[in-house]
Amino acid sequence: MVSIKDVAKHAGVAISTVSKVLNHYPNVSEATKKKVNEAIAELGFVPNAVAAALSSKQSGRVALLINLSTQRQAIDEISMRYLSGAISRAVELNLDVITVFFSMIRDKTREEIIRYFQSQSIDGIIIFGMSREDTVLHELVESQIFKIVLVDAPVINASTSCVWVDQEQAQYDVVRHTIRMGSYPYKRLLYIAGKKNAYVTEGRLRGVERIAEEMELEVTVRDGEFSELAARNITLEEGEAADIIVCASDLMAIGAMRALMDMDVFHPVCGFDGITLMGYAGMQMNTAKQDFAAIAARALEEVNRLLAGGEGEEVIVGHTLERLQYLDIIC
Amino acid sequence: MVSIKDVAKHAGVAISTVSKVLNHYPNVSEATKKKVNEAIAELGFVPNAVAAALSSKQSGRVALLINLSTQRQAIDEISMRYLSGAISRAVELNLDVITVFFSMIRDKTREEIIRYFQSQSIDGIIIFGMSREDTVLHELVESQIFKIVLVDAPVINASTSCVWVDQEQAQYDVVRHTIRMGSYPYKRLLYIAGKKNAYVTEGRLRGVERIAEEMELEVTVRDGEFSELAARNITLEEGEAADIIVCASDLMAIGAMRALMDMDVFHPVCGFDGITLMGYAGMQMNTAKQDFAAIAARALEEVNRLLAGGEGEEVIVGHTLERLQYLDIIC
DNA sequence: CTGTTAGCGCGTTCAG
DNA sequence: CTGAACGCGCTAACAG
Repeated sequence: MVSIKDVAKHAGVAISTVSKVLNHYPNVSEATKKKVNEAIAELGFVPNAVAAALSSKQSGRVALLINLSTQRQAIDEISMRYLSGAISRAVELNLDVITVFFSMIRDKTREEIIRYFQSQSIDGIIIFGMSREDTVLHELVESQIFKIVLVDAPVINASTSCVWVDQEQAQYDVVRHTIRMGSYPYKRLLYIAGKKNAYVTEGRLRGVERIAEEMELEVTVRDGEFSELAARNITLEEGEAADIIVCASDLMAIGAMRALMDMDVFHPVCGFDGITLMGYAGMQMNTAKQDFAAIAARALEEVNRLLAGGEGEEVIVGHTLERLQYLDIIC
Repeated sequence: MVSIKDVAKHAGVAISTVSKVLNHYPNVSEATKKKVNEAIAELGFVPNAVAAALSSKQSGRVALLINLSTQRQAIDEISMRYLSGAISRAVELNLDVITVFFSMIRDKTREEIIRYFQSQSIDGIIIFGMSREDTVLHELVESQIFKIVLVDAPVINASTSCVWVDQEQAQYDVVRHTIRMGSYPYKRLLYIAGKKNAYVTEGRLRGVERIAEEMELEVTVRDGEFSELAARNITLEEGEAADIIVCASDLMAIGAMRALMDMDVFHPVCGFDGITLMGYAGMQMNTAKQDFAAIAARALEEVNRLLAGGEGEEVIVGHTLERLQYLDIIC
């Protein structure tokens, strides 16, 4: 393995000089910089990230903390898009990411988690979908030991940023659009909400309440827990009485739609997320589409900024509306 | 951060002694071992993996090289199951994994890839779905610089193992089962094969040929490229003339089935993989189910064995048959 | 069985 | 602007 020492010898300079051009220090003359870079190219030298980390006490490693439920297809897709977006951008930013599942740190204390990350010399963490009840994670955020970026959770402090799409606006938009496109006046709206302690659930709820007030709709809110089955059952109970059914996720929208089919009634249904799976379910509905890969990429940029010494901030990512339909062929 | 030096001082022993109990060396008395462990517990010491890696020249880091196509839902699911299986087992084995996509190393030379992995001090690699045309990867395998485990590719050498399910047998089984369950005698079988250069494609093809010979079926083989669209078009052309359609993937089976529906004819269709997505597509068919998470976990154990000095070997993982059907509700 | 010592490859003072 | 020297936390010979 070719090391910085070899480069120094080859270029006829000292080790520290090589290190300086490597790390873009200001005080190096163009002439020696050129010599060093040539030596690097000739030898095919790549800095040893491990040694650099040990020496500088900064690893540039960030952990992707993700909530994978192996039971749910839709979750797979969302997680995968998050992961691929994050990992791709990480390469560009020259950060090193490792993936950690929520399940691996459940029933661990704050101290254990901190030590785990420290032993891995991780200095940045991106948490996807922390919910209100993840108390240990909240403690971790408050401890400010690591640079943290929260996706879809609204906590900020000096070393914590959050990035998310405006859930309220997205939910508002998709309902408004659906109603405007509809042919007859809607009166009663059934809203099937997401998991109770998820921050996104609250934002989306506010969105549907806002549009309901504006359009003078009578709203029934039920707890769907992001479960297709729950959404189905709720629809069987209350779907008949509603003029429009709005769900806080595409998966629940599938459940609702299937229930309506069984009941042989038709009402428009709104989803949320914009997952490909919808194309296979053979149904049409409007949805608020989130670009998960872009969100994750943005989160990585944010953690990179924090690692460089930046302050925590809030980042809002845009959303789009989409009419999902039966796709004859996906690929 | 509490270091090994602190522990040594606290326990009243030398640094190297602490290192020895940490790494389970044989020559330490029970008494001092106890002292050291107590000191470790009291101080909450966690070894710094980075320093250990630099010193020992062994990182215990393995790269998961995976072929993610963000276009395909089915691929998402398979990749995600691979990843989650691998990562979970990695934690248990105390290995550190990073995820790398094929797209990140495409158009890189062998040397560049080697240097990349070396700079990351990776010493094991698991490659999911290397195909015959990935020449650079083949070179990487042959160089034997890293301990490599190939999932679904049949190369072995001193530092390379492969783990896979018996594709031939699985394909044989699912066709045999489907025909046995059928009510009338089948004569003509349409086989829609996978990507030409994928090793699994060849195995599955042998399987279908074997069963065809046994049952005296007339086989037409067409190239489906693992594409739903291609399978659809092939079925539109040749589906009418066949008595049974066998596809090398579930996604192609969906395409074939939809084509049959459009043509308003019915023939049994076989899939391959056993992905959840099928439940949403609203169709019934037999499939050979692979447990991707288990395969990935097995691959990790295998790479761990190689890192410990083991020789490369072939590992066959079992498969199951499954009747996929329209699932009213997944979760 | 235990302690001493020399690096691993790099970043970072501080003289020159 | 450059280079010698030290140390990051740990492992691995080698002495004792």
